[in-house]
Amino acid sequence: MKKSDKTRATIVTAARLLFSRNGFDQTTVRDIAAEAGIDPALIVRYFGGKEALFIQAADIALELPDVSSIDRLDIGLSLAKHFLKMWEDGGSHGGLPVLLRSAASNEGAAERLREIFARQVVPVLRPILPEDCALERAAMISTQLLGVALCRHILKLPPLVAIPADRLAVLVGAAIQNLIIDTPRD
Amino acid sequence: MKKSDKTRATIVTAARLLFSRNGFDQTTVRDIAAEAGIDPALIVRYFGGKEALFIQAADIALELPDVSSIDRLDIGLSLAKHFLKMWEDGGSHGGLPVLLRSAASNEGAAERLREIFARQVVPVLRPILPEDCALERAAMISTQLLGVALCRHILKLPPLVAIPADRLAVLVGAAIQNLIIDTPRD
DNA sequence: CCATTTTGTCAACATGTGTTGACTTTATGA
DNA sequence: TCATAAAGTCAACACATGTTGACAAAATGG
Repeated sequence: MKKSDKTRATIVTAARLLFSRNGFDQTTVRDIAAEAGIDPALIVRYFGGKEALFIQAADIALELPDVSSIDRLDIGLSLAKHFLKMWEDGGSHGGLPVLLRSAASNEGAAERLREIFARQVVPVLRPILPEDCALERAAMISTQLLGVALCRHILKLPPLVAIPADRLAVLVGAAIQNLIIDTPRD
Repeated sequence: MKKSDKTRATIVTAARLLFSRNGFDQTTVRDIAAEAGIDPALIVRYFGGKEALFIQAADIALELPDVSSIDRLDIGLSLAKHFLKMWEDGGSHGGLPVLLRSAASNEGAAERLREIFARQVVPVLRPILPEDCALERAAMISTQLLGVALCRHILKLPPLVAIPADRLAVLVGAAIQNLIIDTPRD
């Protein structure tokens, strides 16, 4: 009863690698099996199928910092640093790339991203945002972070890839900070 | 020599609809043919294949406004309005949704997006940005716009979908404006 | 009106894919 | 040790998909 756990883990790791590199559709069960050095049939045996494996591989925890204990003026930078770091060194087992890569063309993945926003982002940000526009601001902040991740790690827009991580954190942090403190009127 | 142009157009229209709705991979040649009311073989006859048709369907012109003739303090809002409008009412034949929907899981589509950035975004923005960080800023602005489009129209993040277009333009416009005039130091 | 080109249809092929079930090998424990 | 279960392998199926080529229908133009 322990050998199976080992291969299970191997499969998930291989799946995360390929899903995050090529997306859900262009990743085949056989590819994952090859990467993991096992038989494709094991995937369906242990996980039930490709989709179930994907859900498992995309199960992530953002582990956002406790923003309420941070100096109000540093929240933007802190969030930016944390989020960017997750991407640079595959935090949360690299599940975020897995999800974002597939969410644009896979409704299931999109739904899971919406879930993460509602369950992990909103609860953390709400306390530090103005009551009457907390959701709006939280959404805009997510927009910023996902936009950067998309352009830097998925689309690989050259000028964005070229920006050093530290510098990028400052830029994104400032943008987020504006959304936390500033209130543009219409 | 004119009937064919008609069906060609029909095919491209159907292709744009399905590509933008379901992405490249999950859109089948047969689906497009059915939507267009023609035979799948015609697609390969007129366009050479699925990929070639996609390239045609994703061929877009951003038609960015001439920012150098706009009051410097209104550039952010103008850009935001223009870009958001393109999404709301399928500007440029809705080619942008086509591209963004597929770019995350299709290297070809990603490459075309990079091209659009280099050829249509940078040239327009460079003149109004500080010389020493024009590329960086142009990239960050694109990040903002793509992030919003992704969350609102692709991922359909509820709080972002709920924001009225006018209000969203103000928010995004302000964020962009900060990138045009402001200069965070590290 | 008829020969020729254009336009469209049909069936089939080749291939890749997720999944299945029968089988073999390996570990377990009494 | 040996019966039993767990873990892994293998070949095949069923199906969807992009593409092809032979053929039919329709427009064209002399």
